[in-house]
Amino acid sequence: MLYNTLKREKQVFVPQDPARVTLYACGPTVYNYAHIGNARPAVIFDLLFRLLQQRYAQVIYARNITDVDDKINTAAAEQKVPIEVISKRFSDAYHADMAALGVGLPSVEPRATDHIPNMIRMIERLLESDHAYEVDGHVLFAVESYADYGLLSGRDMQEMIAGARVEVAEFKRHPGDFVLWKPSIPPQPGWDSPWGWGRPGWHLECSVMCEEHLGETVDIHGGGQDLVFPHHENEIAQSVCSHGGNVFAHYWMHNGFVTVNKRKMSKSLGNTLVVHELLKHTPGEVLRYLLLSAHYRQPLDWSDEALVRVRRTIDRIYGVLRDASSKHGPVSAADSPSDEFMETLLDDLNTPQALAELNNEARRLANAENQEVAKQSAGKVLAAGALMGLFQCDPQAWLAGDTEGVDETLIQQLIDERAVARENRNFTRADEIRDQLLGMGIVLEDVADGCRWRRADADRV
RNA sequence: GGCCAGGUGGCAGAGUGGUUAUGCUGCGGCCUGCAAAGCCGUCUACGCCGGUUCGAUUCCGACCCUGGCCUCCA
Repeated sequence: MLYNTLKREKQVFVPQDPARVTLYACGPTVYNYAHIGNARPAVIFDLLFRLLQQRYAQVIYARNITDVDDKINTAAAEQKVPIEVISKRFSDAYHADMAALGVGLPSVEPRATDHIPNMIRMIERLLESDHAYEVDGHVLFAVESYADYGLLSGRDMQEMIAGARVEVAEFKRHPGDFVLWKPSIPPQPGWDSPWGWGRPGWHLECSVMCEEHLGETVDIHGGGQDLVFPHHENEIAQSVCSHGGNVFAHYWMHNGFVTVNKRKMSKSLGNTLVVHELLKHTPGEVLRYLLLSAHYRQPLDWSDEALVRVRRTIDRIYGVLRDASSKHGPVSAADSPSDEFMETLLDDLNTPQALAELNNEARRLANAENQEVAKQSAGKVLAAGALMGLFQCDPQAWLAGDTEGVDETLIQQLIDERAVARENRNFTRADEIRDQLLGMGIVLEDVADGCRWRRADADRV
C-alpha cells in the first residue's frame, strides 16, 4: 500500500513484474555536503528498498549521482579546482554520511556523466518526433507537444503563464519549455553533440538513467516534494515522448521537507544542517531514528530538543536490551518482526506507528518475567530494528558512549573506593565520589552484580 | 492569484465513527542506604461553526489559521 502522488491516493502496490521490481530515487547533485533534507529521502527509500526486498525476489533500486550541473561548475570556479575534484569529493562524502545513517548502497548508482551518449540519443528521438526543437545551439522540449504535461503536479500551463514571475528566455516557443541541451564555454564541462559542444539540461539525466538501468517503465519513482514540479513533470514528458507514449512510472512517491525550528531549511536563511557536521556530535542512529519518527509525507521539524528526545528513547531501548541479556542470557533477532509492526510499515511506510510497535515490544521485554517471553520479545525488537536500520549495536557499547577522553582507570578506582565506602556504610563519602564523577560527566548505576557507569546525556547528544 | 498539504494532550507525533497510540517532559508510586536505570500510575487532546448519525476528533459543508510549491532546491 503506497500513496501515489500521481493519483493523490493510497493504492495497493502491484509491480509490473513481481520477479523484477524497479525503484528509482533522485539522488544528490554533488556540489556540497549533504544536508539533513537530502538525508531524508535517502533513508526513506533505503527503508522502502529493504521492505521490497523482503517481499520480492529481485528488486533493482537505482539512485543516481548528478555530477554535471551548473552548481558544481560554480563551486569549482569558486574553489579554483577542476569540477571532477568537486564531484569526487562530495560524492565520497555523501557515501560516508549515508553509511553513517545506516543507508545501504542501491543496486546501481549511475552517474550522469557516464550517460551522455544516451542523453544525446534521447534528444535526437525527441527532435525526430517533434517533441523538441533546436535554437542557437540549445535544444528545448516543447511542452505543448505533450498533452498530459502537468498531470503529476496538477498544473495547468495556461494558469502558470498567467502567474509567471520569471522572465522567459526569448528563444522559447512556450514559456514552459525546458532545456535538453545547452552550449558550453570553457571551463564549463562539455561534450560534442549534433548541436555543437555543450552539456545536458537538468531533468534529462534521470530519464536516461531510468531507461538504461531499469527500463522504459519503472514501478516506483521517488524524491523530495519539491521535485514534483518541474523536475519530475519534465522527466515524465521526456520519457513518455521518447518512448512512444509508454508509461514512465506507475507510482510516484514524494517525501516532505525537513524544517528547522518550523522554518524551511534553505541557504538564504542560513539554517541548513549538514549531516557531516551533525555526525560530529550525534550518532547516525539518532539521526536515522529522528528522520523516521515522522511519516515521510509530513514535514519533519528538526531541533536540538528533538535530538535529545530521540537520544533518550534510543538509550532506554538499548538499556532494556542490555538488562534483558544480563538477566535472561544472550538474545538475537527473530526471523521476522511482529505482524503489527510489518502491517503498519507496509501501509505506506507508517514509520511512526512502526516505532510505536517497537516501543511496545520493548516494554513487553522489560516486563518479561521469564526467559522464554524475554527471548521472544527481544527477538522481535531486534528484528524490527534490523529492518529499520536501528538497534544493531551492542547495547553495552552504545550506553558506554564515546569513551574518548575518559580516564577509565580513574573512574574504576573511584568506583572501587566508593564500593568500599558503601560496604562500611560511609554513605557520605560514597555520595561524594558519585558527585565527583557526575562532575566529570559520569553517571553511576548500582546494579545487582556491581556498579556500572555511563556518560551523562548532556555529553552525548 | 493558481495548486497542494496540514491544524491532535506541556512538547513531538500516529490513528480511529463508539474501546490505552507511542515517545519525551512534569507529578505520584515500586525499587534503592540515597540515587541512577527500569517498571507501574497519572496529567479534563483532537482549530471554529453548522450538518449527517443512536453516537464524530474521525464523514459532509462553510469559516479561521499555518506551511509548501508555482524560480535552483531533498
